[in-house]
Amino acid sequence: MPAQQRIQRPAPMYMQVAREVAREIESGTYKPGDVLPSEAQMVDAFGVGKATVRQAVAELRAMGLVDVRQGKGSIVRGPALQGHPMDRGIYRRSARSGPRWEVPQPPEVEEPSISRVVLDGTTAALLDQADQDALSVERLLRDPDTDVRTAHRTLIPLSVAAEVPALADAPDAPTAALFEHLAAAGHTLTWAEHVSARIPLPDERATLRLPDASPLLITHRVTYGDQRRPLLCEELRAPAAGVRLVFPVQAAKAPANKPARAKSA
Amino acid sequence: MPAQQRIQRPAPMYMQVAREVAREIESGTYKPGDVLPSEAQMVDAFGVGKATVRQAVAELRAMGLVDVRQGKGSIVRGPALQGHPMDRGIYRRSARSGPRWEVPQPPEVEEPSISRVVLDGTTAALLDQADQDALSVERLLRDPDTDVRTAHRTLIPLSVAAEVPALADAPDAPTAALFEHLAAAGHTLTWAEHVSARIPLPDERATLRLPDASPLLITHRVTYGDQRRPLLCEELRAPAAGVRLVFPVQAAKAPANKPARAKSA
DNA sequence: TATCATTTGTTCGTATGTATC
DNA sequence: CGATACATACGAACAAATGAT
Repeated sequence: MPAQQRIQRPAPMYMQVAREVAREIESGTYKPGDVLPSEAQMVDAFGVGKATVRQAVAELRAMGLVDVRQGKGSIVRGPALQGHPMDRGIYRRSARSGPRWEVPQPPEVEEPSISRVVLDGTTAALLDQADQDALSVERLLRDPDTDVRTAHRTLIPLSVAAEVPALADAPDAPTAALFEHLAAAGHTLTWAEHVSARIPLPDERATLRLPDASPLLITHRVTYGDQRRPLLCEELRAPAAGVRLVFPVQAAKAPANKPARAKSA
Repeated sequence: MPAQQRIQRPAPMYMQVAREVAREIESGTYKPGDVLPSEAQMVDAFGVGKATVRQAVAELRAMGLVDVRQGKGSIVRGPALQGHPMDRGIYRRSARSGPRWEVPQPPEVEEPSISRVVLDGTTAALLDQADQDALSVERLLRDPDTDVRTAHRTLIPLSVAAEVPALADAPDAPTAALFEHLAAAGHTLTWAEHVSARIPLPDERATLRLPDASPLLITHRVTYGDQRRPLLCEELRAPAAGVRLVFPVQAAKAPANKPARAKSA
C-alpha cells in the first residue's frame, strides 16, 4: 500500500456530473418517467462542455438509471429496471409424478425452428462431445404477464437422437416429453444447472428487446443419464434486469464424492 | 415513402471500424495479448477522426474483446475472458451427513466485518421482513487457484438471532455452522437460490477486480424453516466472465405446490 | 533517478444528420 | 413544417500513465 492511496485526485468532471444527476434521481428530484434536462441545458447548468455532458449521460445509461432516446430525451427508469430484480421469477424446477414430467415453460412467440448445428465451446464442454454435431431447437418465449422475452435452445447430440428415435422424430416436443422419452429408454435422469451472464450482442439486444445496461443471464440445464453421461442441454437466455432465476434446492443426504476440483482434459 | 422501408442506412462509421477490428481479432490477425494499433494509427489507417476511433474502441471494450490501458494501448483479450464461461465453476451444493453440514466456500481475503443493517428492497422481499433489521457479515473471498474474487454477505434477521442465540454469538461462523445451529433449534431446513445479474457499480469493479464488460452475477440463497419461514439469506456477488454457478438439481417426486420437505431420518 | 516519446484520458469547440413532437 | 433533442463526426489541446532511454 503506497502512501499515494491517501491523496485522492478529483474525479473527472463527467463522473461528477453523472454522480450529481444520479443523486438527484435517487433522492426523487427526478422520478421514473421524467425526462432529464436536455444536454444543452446541462451544458449551461453545470458550466461544462457538451462532450462532458454526453459522457456523463453515457455513464447514467451504463448504470441503468436512464433510457436515452433520440429526439426525445433521457427518461428516468423505474426502480424495477434499475438493476434491482423484481419479484418476477423464472422458476427452474422439474417435477415428476409417475411416468409424467412437469417442466414449467412460458408460451412461445413463433413456431420453433429446428436445425443441425456444430456445438460451440461451452456446449461442447457441457455435453462432453467435442466432435459431435447436435440437433438444435430454438424458441423465442414470451411471458404474457410481464412481456419478458427469453430465448430457449434445446441441444440433442446426434448420438442420443440415434439411440432414442422418439427424440429425433419430434425434437421440438415440450421438454417434459423429451424427459419422458429418455426415461422410457431406460435412463435415470439427473440435472445440473450452469448459470453465467454476459453483455448481450447487438442482435440479442434486438430480438429480446433488451434495454441498455442489462446483462444477459444464461443458464445451461444439462440432463444426465447413467454414469453421468450428458444426454441433453437446454440453453436459456433471459434479460437480467427485472428477472430472477429461482432454484429450489434440497441438500444432499450424503457428501458423496468430491468432484470439486476435477479437471477433465 | 414505403419504399424507404427496404433501404437500410449504412452503419455509423465508428461501428464499421469496430466491426472491422473485431473481425481481425476473431480471424487471428491480432492474437490474445497483442496490442492493437494506437488510436492515432487507426485515424490514419481508416481515414476517420479521432472521436470516431475512440468510440469504436469503446465498442470493442464493451464487447469484451479488448482491455484498454492508458499509456499502453488496447490489448486483445483471451477467449477465456471474451464472455465465454470457462471451466471454473462455483459449486452451490450443500451436503448433510448426520448432524454435520458441508457448505463449500473459498478462503477469505480479510477478516469478516460484522454490522447491523437495514434490509434493502431485494433482501427485505426475500426475507419477508420489511421493517426488520438484520445482522450482516461481509466477507471478501478469493479462490487461490483462479484468483477470482467474490463478495459474500450473510444476513441474519434480528428476530432469528434473538431466537437462536448461537447465531447472535457468532454470526461470522462458517455457513455450515449456522445451518447446524438452526437445525439444532428444531428447524427443518430448505433452500431456494435466486440468481440475477447486473452491471457492477464502480466500487464493486474495484474491490472485485472486475474487467470491463463483465456483469456481476448475484445469487441470494435463502434458508427456510418450517412453514416456509425465511431464516437466513446469503448474498454472493461473483464476476460473470470466466465463472459459472453450478447447481445440482434433483427433480421433485411429486408436483407439490407446497414446498417439498426433506424427510427427517 | 530523471527525462522523454508514446498512448490513452479528459475537455473544450463546431457542424451536420436524424428522430420526435 | 418547424422546433427541439439526441447521434454522429470532425478538430484541437492538455493531462496522466507507461515504458524505455
